[in-house]
Amino acid sequence: MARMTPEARRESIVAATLAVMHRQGIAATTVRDVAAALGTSSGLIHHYVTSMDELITEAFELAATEDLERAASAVSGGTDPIDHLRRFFDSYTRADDDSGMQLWLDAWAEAARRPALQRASRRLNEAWQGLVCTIITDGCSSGVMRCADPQAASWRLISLLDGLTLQTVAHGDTVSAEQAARWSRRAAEQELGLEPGILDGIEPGARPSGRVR
Amino acid sequence: MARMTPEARRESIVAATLAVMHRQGIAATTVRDVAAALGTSSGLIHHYVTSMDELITEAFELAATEDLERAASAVSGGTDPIDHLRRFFDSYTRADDDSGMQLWLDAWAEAARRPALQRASRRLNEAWQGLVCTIITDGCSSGVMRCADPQAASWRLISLLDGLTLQTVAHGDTVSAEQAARWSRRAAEQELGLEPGILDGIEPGARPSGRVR
DNA sequence: GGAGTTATTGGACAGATGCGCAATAGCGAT
DNA sequence: ATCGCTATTGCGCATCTGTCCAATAACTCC
Repeated sequence: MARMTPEARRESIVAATLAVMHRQGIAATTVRDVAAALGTSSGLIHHYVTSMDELITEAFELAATEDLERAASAVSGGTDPIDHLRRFFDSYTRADDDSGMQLWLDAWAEAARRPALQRASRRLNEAWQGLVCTIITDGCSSGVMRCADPQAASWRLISLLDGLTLQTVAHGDTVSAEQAARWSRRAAEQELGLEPGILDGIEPGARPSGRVR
Repeated sequence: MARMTPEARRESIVAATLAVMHRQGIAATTVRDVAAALGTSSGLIHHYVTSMDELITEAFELAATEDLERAASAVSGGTDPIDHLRRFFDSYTRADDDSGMQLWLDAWAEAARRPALQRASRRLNEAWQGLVCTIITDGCSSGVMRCADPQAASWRLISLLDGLTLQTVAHGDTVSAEQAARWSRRAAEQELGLEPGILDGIEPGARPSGRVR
């Protein structure tokens, strides 16, 4: 249809691919589906992308990087390490839509057969771990958290959150997402020597009720 | 090839399907692959199975049920609830082969697009949870464990083990399986008020060293 | 050994998929 | 208005998929 500059076209292709992947899952995303969503012919796509594998990997990286940046910017808004961690949980838990989590689950499973996707998934996973590790290290050096091995602790935390993702997506109604989120907060508080409930967003003794006019 | 009784043939088909699924993953398993592994023609398979979906679901159920029964029989060999739990962890962790875990990961992801598989996966997940819940309930009533809500605790434990499965399979070399298994044991001990290390298979004060002749 | 039953064959069929390519149409410069 | 460049088309090709079916081979019973 309308002519576009190569960079803009490429971006629109990756974005459309991501939309289809959210709707249909990674394995069921075809070139023709993307073309239909984009309103163009299917031949166009292969002029911007050498293979379907490359396209899928790129789209996943786009989504994953967006997720990560959203979390990172949410964290950076905090005032101290505990607030950082609280914001991290908020941004992670605020999944208005299960399709984002389903995409991660798809990517994890699909990674075994797509080396490029595996590399991307691993890199992003380490970035998430690094984000949490920074928070914990800060918390330890400023004395508000207690943790012998921040790297191991952040690994455990990410692992727990992955388990939560999985249970929420794969066995949906067995347990509510809110309940699961609460449990993961309790585990983090216990892990880091924090007082229970402090990550729920309600600072004990500083609640905005009563005195507030 | 050689003629078989319908029941035996059906079993051999499901078994061959499972083998292919382990090797290639669920989504990449085709009728022709199964026929080749079986050494028969592809037409035969549809005389015993109405659709590929049914075959995949049945093969997954076979593998999952075997896993569950192996865990259940391992648990039943114990002498008390703590020993039951220890044996449960042993059987869960003793994954000589990642392909079993990869199969579960595949099933979780694939479940979104295959209703029959989703039902099977959910049912099996609840059975696992029930197994752990029984152990915890026994442990609580006999007083060796402390737990306010056995059902919630077993949910958390299964969720943690799923997260472990995922990290091991999807991001393999970041962390070793042994380390991950140890961490999940520590979490269980903490959750149930047990003394640290008691699930490692070495009962404190009853180690087979020194005095043993 | 022959006949009937049935497990098994091997390919046909329709649909879908990734990919490539000549032809076309849109846009900017002259 | 015309020309040249290139983004875009639309289809063709080879391959793979699940499903089905008439023909065939193997086994059993008489």
